[in-house]
Parts: sequence; C-alpha cells; structure tokens
Amino acid sequence: MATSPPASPLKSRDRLVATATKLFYANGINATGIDTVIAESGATKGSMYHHFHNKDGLVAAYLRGEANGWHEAATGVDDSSKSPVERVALMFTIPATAIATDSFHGCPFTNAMVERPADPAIAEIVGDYRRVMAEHVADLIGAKTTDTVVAQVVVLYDGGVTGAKQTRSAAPVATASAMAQNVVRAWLKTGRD
Amino acid sequence: MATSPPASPLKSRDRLVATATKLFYANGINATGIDTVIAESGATKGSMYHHFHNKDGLVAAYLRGEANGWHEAATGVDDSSKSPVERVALMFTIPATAIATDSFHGCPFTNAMVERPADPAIAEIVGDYRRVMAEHVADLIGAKTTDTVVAQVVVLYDGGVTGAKQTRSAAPVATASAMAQNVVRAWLKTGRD
DNA sequence: GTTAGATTAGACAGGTTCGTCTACTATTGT
DNA sequence: ACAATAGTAGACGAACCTGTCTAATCTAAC
Repeated sequence: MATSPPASPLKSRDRLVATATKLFYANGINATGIDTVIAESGATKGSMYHHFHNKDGLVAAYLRGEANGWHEAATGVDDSSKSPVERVALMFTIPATAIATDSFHGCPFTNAMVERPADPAIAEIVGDYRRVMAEHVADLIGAKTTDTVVAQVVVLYDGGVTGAKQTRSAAPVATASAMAQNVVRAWLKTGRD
Repeated sequence: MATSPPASPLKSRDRLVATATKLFYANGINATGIDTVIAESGATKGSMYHHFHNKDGLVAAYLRGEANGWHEAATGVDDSSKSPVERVALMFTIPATAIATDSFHGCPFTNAMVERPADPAIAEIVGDYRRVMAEHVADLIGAKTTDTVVAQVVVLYDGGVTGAKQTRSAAPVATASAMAQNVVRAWLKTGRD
C-alpha cells in the first residue's frame, strides 16, 4: 500500500529548478549561490549534485524552462480569431505586462548570455528560443520563418525589451509594438516581399 | 631639472581604468576580480583604493568611459555631408564593425545593468548614454529629441545589438539598420509626424 | 623646503563560492 | 526480496573575492 503519491508536493529536482528560476531571474545567476538555491528549495546538496552535474547544469535547466515558459505565454495571450496585426500586438503585451507588475528584470536569455558568455549550452538554448519565437511570429502573420518581416519583428521585440530594461520603463516596448504592427501591416498590404 | 614629464606613460588611475575597460567588457564585470585589474594595470591596491572608494567606483569610471567612447565613435563615423538616411546607416556601422572584429561582447550598458542591477550610479550613466544617443540621432536627421522617429531608431539600435549578442551574428544589425533607414525615409517624406 | 597627494609592496581578515565526500534512509520498480 | 534511484544532513577543502592596513618612498606644488 503505497502511502499515496508521496506527500511531497514536488520532487526535489523540480523544486530546485523552480527556486533557481525565481532567484536566478530576480537576482542574477552569478549573484545567486548554489547554497541559497538549495536552502530555499528545501533540498540538499546531495540531491542537487545527484540531478545536476554542476551549477551550469542547473542554469541550463532553468533557461530551458524559461524558453518553454515564453512559448506558453505567447500562445496563452494569442487569439487566432484576430488579425495578424492584432496578434503581433498581443505578443508585445508579454513584456508590457511584466514591466507593469515590476517583476521584470529584462530578457532571461540576454541576461544569461551576459552572465555566462562561455557556456555553450546556454548559446544553444538561446538559439532554440529564438527559433521558437521566429516560428511563432511566422504563424501569427502567415509568413515563412525566413521572411524578412519575421526577422524585423524579432529585432523590434529585442529592442523593446532591452530598452525597457535599461530605462526601467514600458515606453520602448510600446514603441516597438507600434513599429511591429506597422511593419506587419505594410507587409500584408504590399504582399510578401 | 625635472626628469621630463615623468617616464610614466599614464598615471596609475588611468591605467586602472584602461585595464578595467578591457577586462570588464571582455570577461564581464563580476567575473573580473579587482586583484586582476590591479595586477594587469601594474598598479597596486593602495593606489586603487586611493582613487576609487570601492569596486563600484571603478565600474562607474569604466562605464562613463564607454559612454564617452560611444559618442566619439558615433561622431567619428559620421559624415555631415551625407543625407540623413545615410548618416543613420553610418551609425549602425559601429556595432557591425565591432562584430566583424570579434571583440564584440554586446552592449556594455546592457551588460552592466544585468551584472549590477542594484547600482544606482550605473542606472544614471546608462541614462546619460541614452540621452546622448537620442540627441545624436536627432542631430543626424534634423529632428527633435522627443520626436517619435528618434525613439524608433533607438529601439532598432538596441534590438540590433541585442540580437547580435544572442546570435553571435551581424544579421540583426543589418536588419535593424535597414529598418532604421526606412523609418527615417518615411519620416522625411511625410514631414515630421 | 615643507607639505600634501600619489604610489609601492604585500600581508591580512572575513566572507563567499563551488563542488566533494561520508553515512545513512526512503522510495520505487521488477 | 532486491537493486537501483532519490533523498537527508552536513562537514570540509580549496579557491576566490573585496576591502583594510602598515610603512616607506616618490613627486609636485607653493
């Protein structure tokens, strides 16, 4: 008789990743010691190094989670009944909302590449995230991933988020969103180019 | 008979800042210990803490230098005899060139805000840099700093540089440059909006 | 010439970091 | 019943970090 799927609400590995997600994003990866993550997650060192080869492993798991999280958020705010222009605008509400709630600390992928420039696993996950985003944008507007308009929207997204991080204001995101809508509108009107 | 303006090629304070500039940008601020900067600059700890209250002070001096450096680079590549559109394109050659020489590690201001999010001095210097950049762009195209077109070009600049950092490629900068030229062209044609 | 600022050289304290290791226990699948 | 996986609890080492301090010298201005 198993004592019910053990009272543990979450396996220790998942708790570690969840805590890392919170702390790494809010306080920075390098500024957050492994000991802090372990303590706050209620796990132990043995567990940590059982599941992850080293801190880089935990960081990679954290970043993969962020990539999934972005995709979920993007599909979550989407509304396929709306026009391409409106759907792109919806995508830009993701950073806009985050800034409003004050739990915004910039793009987790940019942050990770800045904090751990030498880690190839990070570069790979960031590449995956960017591919997912390009596909998502292409879907929203009915373009091919390789179309210029997709790269343009991505540049605007990056620019809006980076500007928001630097200025601690939502204005750059609003500017970027408006520009993205213009770009998509023009692309729809002139027929793909 | 002074032994000629002392053989020292550079005062120790300047050597510290120069070394910090190289190491902080290339390897990251937090990843570079004060001892390393001191050793590589040929200065000593006493000198370091004579000129700077703490590491934050050295970081601030480094970032101020980067802000000045950007302004010099921007005016250096500019050519006032060219058209507004061409002059904006010239500005985008700054990151494009840096990426080509492989000494590119992203935007120093973004990096600093990521690595030391709590330091108010950094936020201030970044704000100065952004004001300088906005004024520069406004000058290039004959706009007011508060015109929408200026904010648009800045968003594109940020987006190009961030994308380049994430992808380790110059493509986002090229995309951003082309978009900036389009935006300025449209703004000139329709007359300020 | 005297005084103040700049500099050298390095020891030192106090803290943090990551990762290893031992020894033991609980759960789970077969 | 047994073996493999997952976990607890915490000591520990070795490296690193920032910042202080002493004590002596060198330069420059006034």
